[in-house]
Amino acid sequence: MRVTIKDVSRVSGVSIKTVSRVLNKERYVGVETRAKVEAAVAELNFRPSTAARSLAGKRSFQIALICDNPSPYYVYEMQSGIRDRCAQDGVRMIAQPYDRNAATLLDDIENLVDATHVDGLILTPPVSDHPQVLDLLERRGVRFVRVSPGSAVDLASSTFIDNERAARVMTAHLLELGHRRIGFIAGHPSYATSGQRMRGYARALGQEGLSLDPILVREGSYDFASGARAAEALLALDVPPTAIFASSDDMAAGVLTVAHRRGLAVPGQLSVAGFDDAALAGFVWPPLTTIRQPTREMAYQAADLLLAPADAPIERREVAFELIVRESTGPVAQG
Amino acid sequence: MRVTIKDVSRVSGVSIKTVSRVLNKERYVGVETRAKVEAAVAELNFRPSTAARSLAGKRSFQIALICDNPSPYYVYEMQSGIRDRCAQDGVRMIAQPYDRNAATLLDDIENLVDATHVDGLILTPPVSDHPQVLDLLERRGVRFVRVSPGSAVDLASSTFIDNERAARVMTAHLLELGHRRIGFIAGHPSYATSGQRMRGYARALGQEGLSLDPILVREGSYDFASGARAAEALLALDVPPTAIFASSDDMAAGVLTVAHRRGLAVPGQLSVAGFDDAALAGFVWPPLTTIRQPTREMAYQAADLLLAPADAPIERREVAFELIVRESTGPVAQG
DNA sequence: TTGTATGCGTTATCAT
DNA sequence: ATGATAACGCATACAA
Repeated sequence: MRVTIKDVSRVSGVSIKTVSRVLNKERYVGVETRAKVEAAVAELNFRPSTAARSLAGKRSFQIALICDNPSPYYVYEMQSGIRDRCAQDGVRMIAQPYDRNAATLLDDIENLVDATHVDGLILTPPVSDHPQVLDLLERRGVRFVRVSPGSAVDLASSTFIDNERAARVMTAHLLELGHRRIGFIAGHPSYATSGQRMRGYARALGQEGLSLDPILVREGSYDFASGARAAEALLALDVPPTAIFASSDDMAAGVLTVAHRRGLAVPGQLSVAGFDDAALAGFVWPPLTTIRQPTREMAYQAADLLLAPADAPIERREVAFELIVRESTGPVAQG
Repeated sequence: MRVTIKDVSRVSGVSIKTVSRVLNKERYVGVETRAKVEAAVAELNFRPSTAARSLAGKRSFQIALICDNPSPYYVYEMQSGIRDRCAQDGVRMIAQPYDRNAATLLDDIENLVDATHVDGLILTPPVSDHPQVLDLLERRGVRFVRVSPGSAVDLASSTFIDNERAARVMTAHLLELGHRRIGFIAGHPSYATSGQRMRGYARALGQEGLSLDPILVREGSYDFASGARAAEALLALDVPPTAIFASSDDMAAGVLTVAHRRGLAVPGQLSVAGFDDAALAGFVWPPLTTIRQPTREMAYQAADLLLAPADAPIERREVAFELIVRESTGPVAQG
């Protein structure tokens, strides 16, 4: 049979309530009493039932991650970071299935909240900016933390990198190498990060006195195929760009593939830059120059904010990015 | 406040128990009664509390995935397949953190089982062959399904592909192209699939009257770095192989990178074959010839077996693999 | 600092 | 086919 708090109470010779106190690390427990209880817990191998705890108490010891991203690496890093933090508090993570094309998103989330009594949610783009989801959670008084929010940033705590500055740094790097026609592949507009990165690109150009040429800017959707399509279009221009800055690594991989099929040497005839440095770090060939986005760290901090005391103030926590320069962004080719 | 079964009972005018019957799709409920209850459920937007259900009943409507794999793509596909199946039954998935290096695996799993009362577990390699874990679950009477088990395959239901035959098919393909010195990079021995794939390689050689040359076989660990290391060693041989069969895609990517750094044309001077076709499908350049392992389908079937009626017999469900031939495995170079 | 009684929302048992 | 009532294992309010 199952070991219950009652058994611990009996073995240790104290009341159920006192055992509960020890489990929840409440104050006002005698040192001796605590020791007795802990001994009994260890002896019986007692593990409190999450179901009973969440039914009786205010906490469920579960949080949920709402994450639908085209990149498995992103998802993996998000989960890893969150779990690292949750493990410290004995909290579990529910990986909620979410199909970005599903019309049932709102219903799914409401169902999740009601059914599991999760202590909180972590939202990643593009859900972190979904007005109706935010509204729903606010109305229901459910705690949540947003990753990379783009609007209403003071609604709840969040973690992020400075996407605009990162894109500016990357673009400036390309400009410094002598590039003047730099193609840019944006993400889907529903991702706030897409606009942020595009603005960084535009500002870096402006600082060099260059104006943004709309023909050099394409819309992708952060995945391989859209990056390849955009590259095809850019490289087919009468005056093609000498460098392409894809605002995600998967799209950059698409660019590389297309460049190769067209017989272009990289970086000899085309410089390629990416953004994220997860999917392709280490093993795409040739290596990309990228902005490294510390996804795992953002996730860890998001969980940290979510697990903070209920009265903790709303906090925006910025994480540092890094420019990783590899051989693929060489100077402009001679002649 | 929270909507409870009591509210539904009041609004629909039937007893709590009858509402429960409708929710659980039990028999012996009048058509009219059922309709009334369903109307009330919809009107009140009632969602039963998972916590209360698992406390009172025998089911928790939650299952857990124990998966620690070096490849984010594998993890992603596993989760996706499982969630697709679980969604049909309104069951949730807990993604249990598991560090393959952790000494606490057994304790973690026991804790998970006790704390959450999960209805079952899905185990992926190498945990699917972990003797103590299997023993623990058996002892505790916890239901579980194994993915790609290597031993004691009748212990519980499982899903798998015929790894040995797949490796044989791949190797035969290379032999047919004229290759006679084919390097092989195995996975870590703790993965049963590693031995299975190696045996397939050896058998294919045998069928051509070739004996396995131990110097051409290296041990990796299914990740990029180990594949690169093994390739370095193989290509540094006095008589290097003309083809390398890496038994995972990540290792194959390592091989490709090393080949490139050494100035080898692929497939001109070296043919490269992989296994899995998840991480690299579509975007590694040059494309690999691989065995496509339908991870998502294996996951879906695993969940299907786990959610089957309690009295369902133990079942081994095989899923088909596919040989994907791309340009990278060309014939042996002339001269 | 410790103990007692009550209730969380559902399923299970046993009635009718 | 439907209903009343006792669990389930824990936290909470309130006492002592």
